[in-house]
Amino acid sequence: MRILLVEDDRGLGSAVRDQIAAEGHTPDWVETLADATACTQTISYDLILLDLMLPDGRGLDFLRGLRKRGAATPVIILTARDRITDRIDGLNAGADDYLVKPFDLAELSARIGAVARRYSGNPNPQVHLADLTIDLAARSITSPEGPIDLSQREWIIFEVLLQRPGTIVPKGQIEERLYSFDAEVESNTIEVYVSRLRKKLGRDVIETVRGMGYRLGRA
Amino acid sequence: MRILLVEDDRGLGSAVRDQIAAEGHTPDWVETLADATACTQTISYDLILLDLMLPDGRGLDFLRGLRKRGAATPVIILTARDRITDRIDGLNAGADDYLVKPFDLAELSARIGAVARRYSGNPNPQVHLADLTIDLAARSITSPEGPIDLSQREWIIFEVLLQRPGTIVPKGQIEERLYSFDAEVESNTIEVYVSRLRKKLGRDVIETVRGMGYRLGRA
DNA sequence: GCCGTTCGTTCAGCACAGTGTCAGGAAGCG
DNA sequence: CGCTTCCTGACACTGTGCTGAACGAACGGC
Repeated sequence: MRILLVEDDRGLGSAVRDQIAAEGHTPDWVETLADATACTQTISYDLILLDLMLPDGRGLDFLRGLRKRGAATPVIILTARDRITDRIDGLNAGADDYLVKPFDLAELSARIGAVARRYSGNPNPQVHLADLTIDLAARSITSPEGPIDLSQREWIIFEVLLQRPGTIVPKGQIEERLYSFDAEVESNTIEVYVSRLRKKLGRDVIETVRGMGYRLGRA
Repeated sequence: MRILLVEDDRGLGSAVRDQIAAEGHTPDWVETLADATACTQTISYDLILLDLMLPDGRGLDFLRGLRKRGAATPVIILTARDRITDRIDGLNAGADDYLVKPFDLAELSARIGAVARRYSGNPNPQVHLADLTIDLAARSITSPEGPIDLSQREWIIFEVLLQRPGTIVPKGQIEERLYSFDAEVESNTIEVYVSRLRKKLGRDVIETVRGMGYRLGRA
């Protein structure tokens, strides 16, 4: 996989780059948003690792620009522990995942592996579920009645479930993905989203397992 | 994942246990090294969270014993901020990681998630029992007639029995697991659940051993 | 700038599966 | 046969989850 690493800390940058290379992927390491923009305009990446604190601008703007131009490249955000709002904003801006600095290199490998698995091989991996056709990379879903649009959060939830179809996914794990690890107040946000997802995707695509979580189309 | 929590502080213990459960894992919480030893001898855990200051001995000795017996179970040490040497000794004794008390539950989730991800590559282990196929991770049971759904409590009881198939499990142990210690109301709840389980799983999957407890399908 | 739209979130009321209790009956054991 | 232990159907209660509505914030078009 071709991976773009945007990170201005020399020590961390080189460590991550080496790790990526050791995993058999191809890293491009840049230290500024300007360089990152240049790279993304000429090369198509399979994954972008994006630090949010950079010398020449806010990483979030870069991410938004990327998404606005229609790029579906998976983006993993690298962020400091105390910048919680950044993380949430990141997810809103279209990030796929995040890593809290300082992170374990093993952790990084795991996330990269997850992305690799998700988009493995073919350029347009398609998944079929019930009567839906899902294109992970393009984030598009097609039903017999036509295409279905999901909002940012809706997609995240759907994707979490999609990673382990047939398995019960506890609410806690979904929250974790939506809001990072920080303690959450009692809220039924997830239920609301599931409700909306069901309305869009079909009543029986997502199954409730009372007291445990949700499950996607039983294998 | 099955996780053993060794912690004698009631407040912290219950908080951690609840957090683990919310993540969809299965916690066993004990307060002494004696209990911990007993647990590890009968059950195979995916992760152990170990407090080092315990009433009946040093946690480090427990850890060393574990490693000496060849157990490769990942161990995360819980330690107070000022006991730095403990941490170092812990890592030397074979711990995989440590958490400094007081720690954030979010932090804990992250570490557990890291371990979980390490295990998640391989397909879910499946257990066969009579004509049932059980997927622990997915919490799903399949019979020749189709999938079987269990409620929260039903699953807990089934899981307890499943830990030691062929062995007699006393009612007390099941109660303990259902109601975390504070149990002991004269009630036939467990009998009711066993009855329900039998109705769902098949009449002769769970065997009654009069006066002692229950036993799962003798092999 | 202003307005319409979309999205995320909270709230409140409703529905119902899950839980526990009980009582009458069955089954094991001396 | 009598006593204990266990089974199981019925029932009431409760908490969990569902969903329509409403509101603020962010965004985009004009």
